[in-house]
Amino acid sequence: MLSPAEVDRITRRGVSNIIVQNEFIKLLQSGRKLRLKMGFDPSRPDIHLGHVVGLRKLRQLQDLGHQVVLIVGDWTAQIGDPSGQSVTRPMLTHEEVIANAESYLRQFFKVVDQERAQVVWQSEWFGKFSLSDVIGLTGRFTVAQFLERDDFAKRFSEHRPIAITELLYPLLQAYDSVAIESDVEFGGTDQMFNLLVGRELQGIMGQCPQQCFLMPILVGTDGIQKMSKSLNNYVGVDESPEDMYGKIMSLPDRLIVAYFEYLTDIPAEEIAEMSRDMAAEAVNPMNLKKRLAGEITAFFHDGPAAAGARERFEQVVQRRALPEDMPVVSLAALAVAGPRWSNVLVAAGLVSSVNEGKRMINQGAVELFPPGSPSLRLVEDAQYEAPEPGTAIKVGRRRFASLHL
RNA sequence: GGAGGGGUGGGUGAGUGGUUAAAGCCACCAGACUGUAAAUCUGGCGUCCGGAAGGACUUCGCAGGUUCGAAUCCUGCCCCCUCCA
Repeated sequence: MLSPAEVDRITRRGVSNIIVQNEFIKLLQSGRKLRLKMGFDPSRPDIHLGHVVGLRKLRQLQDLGHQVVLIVGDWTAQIGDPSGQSVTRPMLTHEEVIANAESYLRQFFKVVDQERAQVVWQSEWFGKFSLSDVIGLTGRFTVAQFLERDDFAKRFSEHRPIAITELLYPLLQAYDSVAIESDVEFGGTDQMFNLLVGRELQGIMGQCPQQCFLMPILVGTDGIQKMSKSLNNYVGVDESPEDMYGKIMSLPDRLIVAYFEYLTDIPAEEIAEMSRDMAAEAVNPMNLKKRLAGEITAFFHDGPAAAGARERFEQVVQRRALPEDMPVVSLAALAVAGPRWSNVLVAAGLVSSVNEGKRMINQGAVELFPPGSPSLRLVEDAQYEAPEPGTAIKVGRRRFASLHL
């Protein structure tokens, strides 16, 4: 039996909703080893902090002895999750799916315990599906039921397209629950409909309906939209310590508490205290954010890496100094790139086109650091003259190169 | 089967013969400020040549055509959406 405090930690922290809450608690207290379903779309192989919220929950339950079943959605990936007006995706080849799955799993197991996880592929059951199986599946539901779903309802009323395959998506995902006999399925709140169809289908097919664990949507680094790769407001679990730390530092202050809550193990009381301190302006939120960035970076890398990332952040970003490690570029290569500085910046990989180089120079974003002498700002796209070896170039805030022979 | 609408730069979306490398907004980049927070201000945002002024090239679904000149007109093709049945 878990203590009430433990149950609370499992069912409340970083959780948006559980359907059905008390059934789930009963299940949790039953002592049975639960099968925890998690699906993954192999057309999107990268994991970011938004996904981590749910993965952490899986991990907590694994630590209580439960079993994770990860489903590689090699069939549903072909349909595309009907969130928004996503155009039907091109079919992935088998090789692409395998490669994506490998990449995903490597990231997945940074949070989830591999020992208590099982990986299955949808094709294990859908590969054998016949048309009559599909018809049998569709026969269980009505259009009206599916139009209940927010996204469909909205698009329908706005006369925007809904592909028929999109209606199939929840069905296939639901059948996954039947195939693996899941006890609990995990997903974001935007997945509620899909998870509920699974629950319903299990009931129809004589299984015990799964519980649905809905995770809150994590707001991305822009502070406005849901974290997602396509919006480029994400922090990937595969990123370098420096990038991870830096991206977290760019979060708006108002997200600090939620990130602590969803993505760290810092005790709730302590988070509440931070929240109070910030409200009372008793702390500089930046310091809390540094702690947050440190915690998360250390989790995905390690303590020393996080400390290093912090040092680099303080040096490069806060003090505007040069980093220790800069890409090295050979002066010989630059000399032939000429004739002007803008050409050289392209050759050094600091800008993507001559025009961009000119813009940077015109805007005063290019600075030279000759060894032992004061830095100077390039204000005109003049004739390139090779600086002395050891000179560093900075373009904007965080693009650097060190020039050597 | 019938009727209608539409495909423009990363997104949205104006533009229906030259003043359009293509408004506005968003995103993004740089500068100032600063805590890579918030807020604000300024500039930039196709490529290449030129110190600059300026020039050249490529871009508005695809292929042709008309014209001194086309994102805009014509022809064919491809694709998408809605409504009625």
